[in-house]
Amino acid sequence: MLEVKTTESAPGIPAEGLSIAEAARRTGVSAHTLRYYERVGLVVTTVGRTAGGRRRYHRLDLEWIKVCTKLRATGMPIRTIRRYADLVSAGRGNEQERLDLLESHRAEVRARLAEVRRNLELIDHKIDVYRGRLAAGDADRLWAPTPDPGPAPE
Amino acid sequence: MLEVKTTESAPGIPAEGLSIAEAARRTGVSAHTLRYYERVGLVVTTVGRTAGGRRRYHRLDLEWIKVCTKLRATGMPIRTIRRYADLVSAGRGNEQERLDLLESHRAEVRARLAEVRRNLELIDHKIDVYRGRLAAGDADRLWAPTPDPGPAPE
DNA sequence: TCTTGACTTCGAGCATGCTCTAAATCCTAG
DNA sequence: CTAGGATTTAGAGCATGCTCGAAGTCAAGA
Repeated sequence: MLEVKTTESAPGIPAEGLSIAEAARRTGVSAHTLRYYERVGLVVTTVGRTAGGRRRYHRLDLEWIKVCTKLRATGMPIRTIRRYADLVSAGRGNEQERLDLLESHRAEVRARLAEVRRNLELIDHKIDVYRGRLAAGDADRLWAPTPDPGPAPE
Repeated sequence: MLEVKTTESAPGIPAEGLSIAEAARRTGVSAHTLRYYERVGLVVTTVGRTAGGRRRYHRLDLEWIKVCTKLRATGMPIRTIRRYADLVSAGRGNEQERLDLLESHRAEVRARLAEVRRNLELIDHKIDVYRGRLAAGDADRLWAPTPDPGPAPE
């Protein structure tokens, strides 16, 4: 007991690394997309290769890819992630730029969130109206063009 | 005073309707996109035409287009808006379907919002870390691959 | 009337982000 | 050793949502 598995470097990652299929499973992106991310310069780590040329993913590779997917999930375009990746691989000296990039993205995301929330209110309102009118049984009048300057129908 | 402008039907909409350029300005979508929306079946109202074939937008047209832009702004795909538009133009009898569509979309939007918020936390964290390290002057160690099972670098 | 400039339709083109195919190679179980 | 599945590359293809171009029509002022 209390034995240290020397063949593993992390939660189940063997020392020789993971196949692309395993990496895909663990990161939640397809193998196709993993290769694509690498091709377009998103991957800042140097993914290892077997003698035969197959990719071998290690902990840092997976970590970085997860960062990418989170950035993507907040809507950061590939091109911007690449810029960030370029800054990161350029190494020390551009930390302010990285920070600027992240802060500017955060501002955009927050703005988008706010906008979506605002527009969601319309949907909430329409749902309320439909529910109310369905319950009241007079759903017929919904969006049947009304005379003129009157209030818009729902 | 207190004169009623009989040539206008709403906040500045003349009785003969607005040109596509004006409609574009007021709805915030380009004239190209207005035509596109019409082409793909998003527009439930029948936009009027002049004798010469030019579109004339009236209040309800603009209202509906604004509804479309709000649905788009929450990420509803064109195809779904079209389905909604079809339900609306089909008239009475499908209110439950419209409600279902809206509720299902709302659920998706809420889920997306939650996910974005979650992923935004990573960005917040990275920003904090960069700020802290920049302030501390040891920014050099950011994302320089660390030995091994240790904590991921930022 | 003539000249602009706005508008029309139809269809092509474009940006984004994957997603898939083909043909070759690798690797592992039997 | 061999069969068969996984992986490789380069490049094509696809879905979405616009966006633009061409060629022709319309309309309003000089």
